Amino acid sequence: MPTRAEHRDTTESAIIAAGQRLLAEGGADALTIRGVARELDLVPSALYRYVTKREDLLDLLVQHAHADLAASIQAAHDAVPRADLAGRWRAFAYTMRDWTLAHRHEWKLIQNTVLTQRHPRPDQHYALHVLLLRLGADAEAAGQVPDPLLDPATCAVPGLPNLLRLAGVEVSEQTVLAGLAAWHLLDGALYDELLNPIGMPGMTEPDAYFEAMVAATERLVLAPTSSHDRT
Amino acid sequence: MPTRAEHRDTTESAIIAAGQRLLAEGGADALTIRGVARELDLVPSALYRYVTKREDLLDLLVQHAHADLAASIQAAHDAVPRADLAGRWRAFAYTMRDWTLAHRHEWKLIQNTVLTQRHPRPDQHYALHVLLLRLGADAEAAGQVPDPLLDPATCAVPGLPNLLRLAGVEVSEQTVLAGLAAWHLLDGALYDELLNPIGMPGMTEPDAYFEAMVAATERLVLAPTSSHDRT
DNA sequence: TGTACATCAGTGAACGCGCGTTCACTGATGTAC
DNA sequence: TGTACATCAGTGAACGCGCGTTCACTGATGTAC
Repeated sequence: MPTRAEHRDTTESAIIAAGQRLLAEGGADALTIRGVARELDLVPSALYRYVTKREDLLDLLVQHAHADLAASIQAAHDAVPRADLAGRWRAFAYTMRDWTLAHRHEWKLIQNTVLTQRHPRPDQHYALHVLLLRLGADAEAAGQVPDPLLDPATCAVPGLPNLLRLAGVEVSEQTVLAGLAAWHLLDGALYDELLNPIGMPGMTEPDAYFEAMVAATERLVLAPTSSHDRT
Repeated sequence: MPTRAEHRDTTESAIIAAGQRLLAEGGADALTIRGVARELDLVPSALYRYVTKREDLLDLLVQHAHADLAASIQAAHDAVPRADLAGRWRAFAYTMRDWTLAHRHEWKLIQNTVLTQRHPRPDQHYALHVLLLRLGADAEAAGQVPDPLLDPATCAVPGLPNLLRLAGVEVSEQTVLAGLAAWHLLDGALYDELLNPIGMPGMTEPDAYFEAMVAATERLVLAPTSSHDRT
């Protein structure tokens, strides 16, 4: 005999699950109040006990997807020995890809959603940032410091100190920029793999292709370039 | 006194223009048959003289956006002396950013549209690929060959020969992979700048940030890394 | 130059659809005494 | 343990909306002779 609170929890989970199903089948457009109600064999208005408007439904699933992605990556990352810097980065990259391919529409949803005040969990939202900052700190400690991308006097990430406080580490802005560049590279590569499989004609070897992209990121993050002669 | 064919052309252009306006204001969801009809002071059914279904309208604008972006980049690129390899690449990167920031919703639309047979102009669609392949060929000729990202025996881009034929140049797959990695990096960076301005908290210096990302791409494409000891 | 006919851009009314959201309601679960 | 009341998950009907698309039509532009 479920208590009321228990019942509420299970229904909330069922809403998320139904939403994920709709998302997987029809993308964000298919994520409707009425659709979820149908999935749960409820009358549409019943959902307003759990959600005040459709937008909330979206937000719920955005939050859940963020959390799920971050948890997957965190778990894979934490399974790698701390000293294996390349392994940790590769765990990040490959788990990101696995999750994305397994949750294409959720990925599209979070990529296309501008985070607002309604997505309140900064600790959660920045979980991956924190993970990467710690990896960057360990890389710096191991002497793997990439050449600066910018004149060190220029500040490109004014919010960095806040984030460093959150992560509890010290990392140079140059390392952070290299890490972000690597992250962007992965994002861009996944975007193309997901949405534009014929963007590169005959790109029929996605595994090898992605491996090449990961190798490129490693070059940015882990292997310091020799000093080169830019004026 | 406009002839029928002229009239048809101007109406077709007006449809594109109206579509761009709708896109700019409300995104892809706002791009509707009825919406365009309202913009043109026509009755909705009139549009079916120009378009057989809503999907065609989308396709029309996707095609136009692709062409516009490619033309902008091509023009900027061609204004740079051929020998200035870095300058040509930077023209590509910065023009891409300028266009994207000026056409946010069109950019989102083309990023989120899977190209199909209905987008038939491969010559046009691959204009940017061709441009980059030629840049890559010139870079190789100048001796700027990045270290391989993959075991050279592995083939990650089986369709490359076709594209090389289209471009009329010869480029090694390694150079192509490096170029694609750089392109992905830009795409990812723009995606974040556009959609997730608070992804990095306090990323309030987008110009400096983008410059750092461009510097990272140059490291991938133009500055060969010294040979490094990956097993 | 003039007439008869074909083409075709645009009209106006109508259709069915799925959507978000409201509202007054029922009945079971929980709580206070 | 029992009664009186409060809470609240879910019902069912209804609303107004904007959408894509159809259809028979009008009238101006073009063409053949």
